[in-house]
Amino acid sequence: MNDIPKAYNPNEVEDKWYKYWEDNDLFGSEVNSDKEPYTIVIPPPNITGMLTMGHILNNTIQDVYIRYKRMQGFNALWVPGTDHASIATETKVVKFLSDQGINKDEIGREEFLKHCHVWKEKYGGIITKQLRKLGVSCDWKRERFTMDDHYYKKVIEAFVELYKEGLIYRGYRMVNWCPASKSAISDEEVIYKQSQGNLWYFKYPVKDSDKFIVVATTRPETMLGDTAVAVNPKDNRFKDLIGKTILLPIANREIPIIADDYVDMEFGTGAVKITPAHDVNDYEIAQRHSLPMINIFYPNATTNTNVPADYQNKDRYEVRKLVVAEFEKLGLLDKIEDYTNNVGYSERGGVPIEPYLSEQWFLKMEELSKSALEVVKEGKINFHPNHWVKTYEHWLENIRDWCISRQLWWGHRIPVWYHKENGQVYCEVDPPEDIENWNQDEDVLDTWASSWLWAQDVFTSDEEQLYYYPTNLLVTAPDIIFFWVARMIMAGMKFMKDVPFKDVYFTSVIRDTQGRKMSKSLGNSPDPLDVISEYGADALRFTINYIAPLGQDVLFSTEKTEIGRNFANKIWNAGRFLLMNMENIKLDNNAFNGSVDFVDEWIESRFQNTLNQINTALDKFEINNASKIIYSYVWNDFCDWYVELTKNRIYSSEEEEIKSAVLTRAIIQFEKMLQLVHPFMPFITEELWNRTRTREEGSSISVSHFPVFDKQKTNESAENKMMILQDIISGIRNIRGEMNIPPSKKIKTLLKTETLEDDQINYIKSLAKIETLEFGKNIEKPKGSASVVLKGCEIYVPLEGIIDLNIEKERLTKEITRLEGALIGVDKKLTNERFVNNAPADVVEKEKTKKADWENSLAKLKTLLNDLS
RNA sequence: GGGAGCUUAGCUCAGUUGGUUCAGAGCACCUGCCUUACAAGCAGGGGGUCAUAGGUUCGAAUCCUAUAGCUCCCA
Repeated sequence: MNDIPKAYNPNEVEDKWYKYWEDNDLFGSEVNSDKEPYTIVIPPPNITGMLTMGHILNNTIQDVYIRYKRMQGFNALWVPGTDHASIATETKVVKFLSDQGINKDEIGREEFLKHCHVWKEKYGGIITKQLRKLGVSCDWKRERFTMDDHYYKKVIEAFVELYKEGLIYRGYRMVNWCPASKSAISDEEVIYKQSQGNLWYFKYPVKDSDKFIVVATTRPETMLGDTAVAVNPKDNRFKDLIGKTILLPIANREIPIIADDYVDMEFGTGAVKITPAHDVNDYEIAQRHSLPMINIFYPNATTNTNVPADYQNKDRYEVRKLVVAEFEKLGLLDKIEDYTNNVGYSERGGVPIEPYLSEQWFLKMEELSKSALEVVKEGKINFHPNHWVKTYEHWLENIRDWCISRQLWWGHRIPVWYHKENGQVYCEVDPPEDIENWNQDEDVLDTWASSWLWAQDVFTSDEEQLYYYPTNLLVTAPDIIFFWVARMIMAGMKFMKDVPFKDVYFTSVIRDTQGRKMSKSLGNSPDPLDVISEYGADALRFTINYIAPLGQDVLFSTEKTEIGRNFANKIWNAGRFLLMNMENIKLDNNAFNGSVDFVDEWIESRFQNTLNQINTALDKFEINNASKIIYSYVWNDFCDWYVELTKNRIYSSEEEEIKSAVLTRAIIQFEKMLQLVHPFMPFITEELWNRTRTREEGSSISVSHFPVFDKQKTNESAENKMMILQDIISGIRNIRGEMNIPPSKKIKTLLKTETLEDDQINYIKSLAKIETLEFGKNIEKPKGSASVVLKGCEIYVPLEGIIDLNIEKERLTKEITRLEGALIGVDKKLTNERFVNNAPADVVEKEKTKKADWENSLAKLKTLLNDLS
C-alpha cells in the first residue's frame, strides 16, 4: 500500500475508470417492468459546438441526479444525443465548401446534403467525446441524433398530423428575415440590441401645394418602398392634408396621406412614412387601408428592381447613405437627430434582421399553448427555481403563431408536394407515387420544430416509450425556456397526452469573475478540457456544483477549481491514512463489539443526519447546498474530528484486536462516505472504493446501494457528548493559540467539571496535546492560570512564569464584554412585559435559561479576572 | 414601457415557518506550526449599521411599502 501517492493525481485515474464503466456497460438501461425507471434526456448539444462551461454545469447536474437515482435502485437511464442545428451547421458547411471554391447552389441540394452528413460524421461528435471526460454516466448505446431515420420520420409524422388537423398553414406574411442565412427565423431567434442611431427628418412635398410634410425615420433607405404617409386623425396639424397626396422624391411615386389611430402624435413630427413591406406595424396599417406593398430587397437585403436604377443591387446601408445624400442635395433633408433604438439582430446570422414578406409555414399556437400552460399551473410539471413559471406564463399568454419554415437545405424537409399541373397540395409522410408530377416544398423545418419531440422520440419502440416516458427531470439553461422547454411541453401534451418531464431544473448562467457572460468573442471562457486536465474532472464537477446557486448567476474562474481539487485531495488523504494503517492489520468485520464507543456512535449519527440532509437538499434541487453539506461532513466531521480521534485509539492501543476493530469500523464509515460523494465526484470515489478492498470484476461503486437513512442510528446523546468534547478541546487550543504555546510543548491542564467521563479524557489529552490532565468537581484553579469558562466546565491551564497576565486579562475581558452584551439583549426582552405575555412560552423559557447560564458564566469569569489582579 | 431576480465580511455566497449569540461558510488576510493522511495541510485569530428610508410586530437580515444601484427576460 506504499504506492498511495501523497497527493491525488486525477490524470492517472479518470480515463481508466471511464473506460471500465463503458466496457462493463454499467450505465446501460433496458425496459424492466419490475423496476421503476428514472429517466433524463440530455439537452442535445449542437453538432457544430465545442464543450463550454455551460455544458459542464448542465451535464454535471444531470449526472449527479442520474448516479444518485441509479444507486438508489432506480432503473436509471440518461439518453445522450446531438442536435442537427439547421442554420448553424448549414452556415459552417457553406463556409467549409466555399473555402475550397465550392458553391452550394452550383452543386445542388442532394450533393450539399452529402457534404453535411460527412461534416457531421467528422465533427458532430466532438462534444459527446468531450463529455466523457467529465464522467457522465449516459447510456451511449442509445445515443441519438435529431436526423436519425427514426427520429426524422417522427418529425415528419408530427408535421403531417398537425397539417391535417389544420394547425399548420402556409401564408404570405411578414416574417423576421435573416439576410445572412437568407431564411426566415422565428420571433424567438431575434435578439434586440440597443444601438446608437439617428432619426432622419425628411421633407416630403405635398402635391399641388408648396407645403411639405416632415416625416422622421430611423431607416431612410426604406423610403424607396413607401406607399403612404400616415397621421393621427385627431391631429389638428395635419387635418387639411388628409386625402391629399405626396410626390415621393427619388422614387417619383405619388402616395396618399392617410389617417390612422396607430400614429403617435408625440413621436417625431406626428407624421410617419409607411413602408408596408419592411415594417411590421406599417404592414398592419397597409392591410387596414389596402395600400400596395412594395418589396425593395432581394433575400440578401440588397435592393431589387423595384427601386430606381441608380439604387439597385446595393446593400441596404449603402442605399441609406445614398438616399440621405440625395435628400440633402434636393434640399429636403430637414434635420438629423441622435437616437437610440432597439435593433433586432438574427441570433445565428449576427446581422440586423429585415422584416420581409414571404411565403412561410406557420404553426397555430393557441390550442397548443393552452395545455402547455395548464400543466405547469397545475403543478404537473415543476420548475426549479419556481419563479420561471411567471416568465413561462407570460410568454404563452402572448404567443403568436410560430414560423416553422426555413429557407435552408440541412434539416427536415417539409413533407408537402405541389402538383406541377394543377397546383394541388399533397401532405403525407410518404411522397406521392407519381413523384415526377410533383415538386416538393423547398423549405426545411425550424430546428426546434424537430427537437420539440426529443423527450418522446429518443425512444425507438412503443414499449420503451411507454416505460421511460414521461421522463423525470430536464436540466437546461433558462435561455431556451421558450425555444425548447415550452415547445417540448406542447409536443408532449399534443402527441403523448402527457407531460414530457416532471421537473425542470434551470441552471445558473456562467459568467466570468467580472460578471460578464462567457463568450467566444470575449475570449473569457476557459476551455473545460484544460481545466479538467489541470485539476481533474471531479474537482471541476464539485466546484461548479459548489459555487452555482439555484437560479442565480455563477461567477467562475479557473482558479476556483482549487476548491474541488483540494477537497478531492482531502478525501484522498483520509483514505491514504486509513489504508496505510491497515497495511499490517486484518480487516475484521466481526470485531466491532469491543470497540464501540461514543465516537463511533457520534460519527454514525453525523453520517445519518448528513445523509438525510443530502436527500432533502437533492429532493428540493438545492444541489449546491447538497455539496456544501457533503463538504462540511467530510472535512469537518470525518477528517478533522473522527480521523483524529481514531488515531488516538490506533496508536495507543496495544491490542491488535481493538486496532483492527477501530480500523474496520473506520473503513466502513469511509466507504459509506465515498458513496455519498460518488454522484458528485465519481472518479476518485471509484478509485478509493477499489482500494479499500478487493472488488469483483465488473462491480462498481456506481451501482452499489446508496445508504438509506436510518433514524435509529442517529444518536443525540453521542452528539451532545461530542459537542462537549469539542468545546473543551477548542477551549484549550484557544489558550494555546492566544498564548503562543507551540504545538510541540505539552502542557498541564485542569478541568473543573462534574459531567466529564473517562472515555473523553484520553481524547482531550491527545487532541489538545496535554501531558497531564486533572479533572473533578473540586478542582481548584492554580495561580497564574489561563482559563476558559464553558457550560458545566471550567478549564485551567497553569502557566505560571510563562503566562503574560495582560494577554490573559484581555482574553477574559473580551469574553466578559461579549457576554454582557448578550445579557443586555436578553434582559431587554425579559423585562418587556409585552414580550413575556405575547411570545410563545417555550421562547420565553429559552430566554430565561439563556439568562441564567450566561449570568453564571459571567460571574465565574469576573472571579477569574479578579484573581489575576 | 412590462416582468423577474439580486444588494449580507476585502471577494464569492449561505441564512427554512420572523425567536438559541443569528449575523455564518469558503477564499483572501494576520499569528504559530513541515504535529507520522494531507503545506492542495493543521491549530488559533481579526473583520460586517445585513443597499437606503419608513412601516408591521413583544421581537426583523427575514414580512410590507417606497427609493437607489446592478443583472436578465419580454415588447
